[in-house]
Amino acid sequence: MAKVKTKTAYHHGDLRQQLVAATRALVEAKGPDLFSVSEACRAAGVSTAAPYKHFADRTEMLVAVAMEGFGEMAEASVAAVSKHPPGSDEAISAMGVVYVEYADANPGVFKMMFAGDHQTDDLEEAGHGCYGVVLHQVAARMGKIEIDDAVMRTAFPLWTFVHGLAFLRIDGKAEFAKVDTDLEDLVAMATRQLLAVPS
Amino acid sequence: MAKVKTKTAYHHGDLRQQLVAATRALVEAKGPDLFSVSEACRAAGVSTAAPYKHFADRTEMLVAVAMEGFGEMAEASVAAVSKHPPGSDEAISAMGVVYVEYADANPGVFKMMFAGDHQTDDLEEAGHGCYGVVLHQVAARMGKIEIDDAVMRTAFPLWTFVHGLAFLRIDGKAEFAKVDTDLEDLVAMATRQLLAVPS
DNA sequence: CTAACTTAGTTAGAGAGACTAACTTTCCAG
DNA sequence: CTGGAAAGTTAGTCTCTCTAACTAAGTTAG
Repeated sequence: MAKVKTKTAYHHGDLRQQLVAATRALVEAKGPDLFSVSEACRAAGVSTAAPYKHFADRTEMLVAVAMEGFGEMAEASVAAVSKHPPGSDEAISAMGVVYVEYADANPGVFKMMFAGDHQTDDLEEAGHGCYGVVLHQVAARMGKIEIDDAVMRTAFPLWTFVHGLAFLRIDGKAEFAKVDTDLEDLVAMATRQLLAVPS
Repeated sequence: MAKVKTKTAYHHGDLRQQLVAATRALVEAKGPDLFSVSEACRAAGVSTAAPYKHFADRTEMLVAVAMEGFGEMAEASVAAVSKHPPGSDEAISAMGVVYVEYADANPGVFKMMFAGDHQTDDLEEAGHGCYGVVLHQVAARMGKIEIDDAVMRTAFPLWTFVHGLAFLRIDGKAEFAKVDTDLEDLVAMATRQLLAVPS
């Protein structure tokens, strides 16, 4: 019988996935830089050399977590968009809210996703996929099928805004700025303003 | 003679400052997480135990660099503002440009400044000082002296925007989004839109 | 069913880094 | 000139990443 290609459990369980889960838990618990391979091994109950049968190095473990993150965020974005008319302000706002809420709920993973260090082609592609959802909605709003330069120029400030908001909140700067505005209101307002045609 | 409290050079030169400089250079060269105390020591030509006479630990060395950063950014902001009428769109935009340009020129330091890990009271205060310049300008624009809630609510989206822009550029996501708009134009546009009174 | 191969784990250890303890040198005050 | 504090040093501990060499378990061919 041909191997099912996905997760075949050889000796123990699916160690790779267990390690990714342990890594993720640690990254959330203590931040990406304080994560250690050794500790993930202890959590998974294997020797410290075991991960190297599944990952080239420490970085690759973190990348695996970031990949998971992009998958989840893309999924959540699609779900959020589907509740509103394509290309509507509501659809676009909803994606922004998802973005920030994802960061709030998974600060460690979110930071990894955009860390800039350890960039992989896979990671870049996953990011591309995620941003694609946004570009698609903005194009729809502009009555276009193709994603051209105008779409890019319109979408980018939106991304910029929610990205900044996500980071400021993660790093505790939002409270510091004493802004208690409701997240949805804030994003909706910024979306409307940034999408406004310059007068 | 009473000690001058600032930098008295005992044995060798002012090792503390030399270490901060070495740390900064390394942080810029290889990123904050890959920075090592040992390497800073080699750069400064001292033993690996020497830093611990000046800093409690590795983190404190990084914090010192971040403090420098806040000082420089505050200074640059003030300089930029002074070229325009107080509270004008130009003054506010100019600060945004300074923010992003500082991040471009000092990505490692910038990341440290907002890392969220190793937060100190000193660091928070320095950040406060920096943001104060912005709040002051926004208050002026709104014809106010006091920095009240309305000022905060107006200023925060601006910060959010430039913060996001800074991070996206640092992490190479701006090119990825294929946006080649001139930085000043982009910031000026966003400033105008985000300052617009919601209709 | 078993021999040969592959996969996934093990232990042991090298090399680097953070930090500590105990010692030494230098500077300064009285 | 002498005692004490400041600022270095060496040596050593502990932890971490990653490698090498070995072993056990599962897979496949004959």
